Amino acid sequence: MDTTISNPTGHDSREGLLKAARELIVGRSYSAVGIAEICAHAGVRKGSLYHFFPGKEALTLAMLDALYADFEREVLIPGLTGANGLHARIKAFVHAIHAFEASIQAESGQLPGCPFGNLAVEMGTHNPTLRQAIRGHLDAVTAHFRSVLDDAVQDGELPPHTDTDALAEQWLALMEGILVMAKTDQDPATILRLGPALGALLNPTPEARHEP
Amino acid sequence: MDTTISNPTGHDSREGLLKAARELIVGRSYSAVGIAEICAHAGVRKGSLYHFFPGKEALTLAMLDALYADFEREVLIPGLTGANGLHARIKAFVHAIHAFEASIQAESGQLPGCPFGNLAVEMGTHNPTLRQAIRGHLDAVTAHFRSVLDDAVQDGELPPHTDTDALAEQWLALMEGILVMAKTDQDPATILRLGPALGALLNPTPEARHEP
DNA sequence: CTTGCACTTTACCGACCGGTCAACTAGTAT
DNA sequence: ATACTAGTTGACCGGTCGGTAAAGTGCAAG
Repeated sequence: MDTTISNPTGHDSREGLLKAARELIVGRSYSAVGIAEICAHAGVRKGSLYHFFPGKEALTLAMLDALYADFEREVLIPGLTGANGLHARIKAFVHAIHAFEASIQAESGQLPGCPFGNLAVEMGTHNPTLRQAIRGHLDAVTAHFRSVLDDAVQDGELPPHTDTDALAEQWLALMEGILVMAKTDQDPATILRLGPALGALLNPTPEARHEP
Repeated sequence: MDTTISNPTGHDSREGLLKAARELIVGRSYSAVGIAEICAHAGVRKGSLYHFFPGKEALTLAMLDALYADFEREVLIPGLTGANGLHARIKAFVHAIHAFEASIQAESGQLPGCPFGNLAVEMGTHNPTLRQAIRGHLDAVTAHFRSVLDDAVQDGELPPHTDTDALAEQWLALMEGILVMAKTDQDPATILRLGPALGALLNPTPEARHEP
């Protein structure tokens, strides 16, 4: 009857593999983590992995889907919609990202940066499948950003002619860059120090008097 | 007598290895390129590599030093000091980066993003030596940014109380993020589209009236 | 001519990579 | 009881990884 709970012998292995892949790949990188290590960490033999997934790439793809879903539910939505007012939301979001990174660092010893950006950088030039999947997740993040910006336009916090599409894309780029720097420093404080720059991107350009 | 030209049988191999390592690692990634491939591309046998370098990591370190020197001379300095006026310099710099990335894409088929940021992301969590070397190069870039911003303060283009240290760091983060996005898109146009955000970071904050 | 040295060459190492396979186990339905 | 099947297991594959070692090459100084 119930479809989600019954695991006679069941899909424990599948979920364990996804969890292990997430912890290991997010904590290090795609190519630094092998199939054998993922299986060992999940307490599963290698053959079982290939029963549930065609291979390492497919496992990673599924892991990224689940990771994005969790990230959206636990960080993106609470961080971006919990507070009232644009600047309060920015502040809350930055702190949510900071907490996310710091917690992973606390339990794995490594500050990972953005898992999606990391994979995009690592595999972007030689694995189109992975690259495009990640591009999709990043687009979803951008959509959340734009939604927050559109709300702010609606509430009069931003001028009505604001190009929220462009601003959301700039936010994503800056956020990715902040996480690259935080990872390079291995220091979550970098996120708090650079986070306010998200707000600075919203400031109006005083004039545009250089060459026409 | 002359120390730089004479290569009886000489250091051709060493320079060839550095060049091959640069082209291959920048075009793909550290772990995606093997010693064997670097040697083959340089037309050198594997043993010779280990005569000049203790190993892959040391070769990569030396390659990054040379790469940064070239980048500073060919992109950073001309891009940041060629024009007059802050906004013209930003524009010139963005175009210089765009040209740099587009040219690599033209000859290797791949838009690489920032070679330093890429390595920092790939190795940041499990190779402290590489990570700190890269951190040094990125600091050098930040110093160039701050110099440009200090010039602008001197010329009255920015308010005298401007925190050029913080702004330079934000510029670097945004630039890294822009290059992550460009790499994810594999499209140099992303650089031109997002580049103007560097200028937006300079705009004055109208007021600061949220919670004290 | 001989020695020494910088450099090259080749063969080789153990470890690990992602992936395959056939045999096996256990729960389910008939 | 039997047959089916989802899931598991462990042995195994060829290939590649970074790195090593020893022999060989050619040049230059003594």
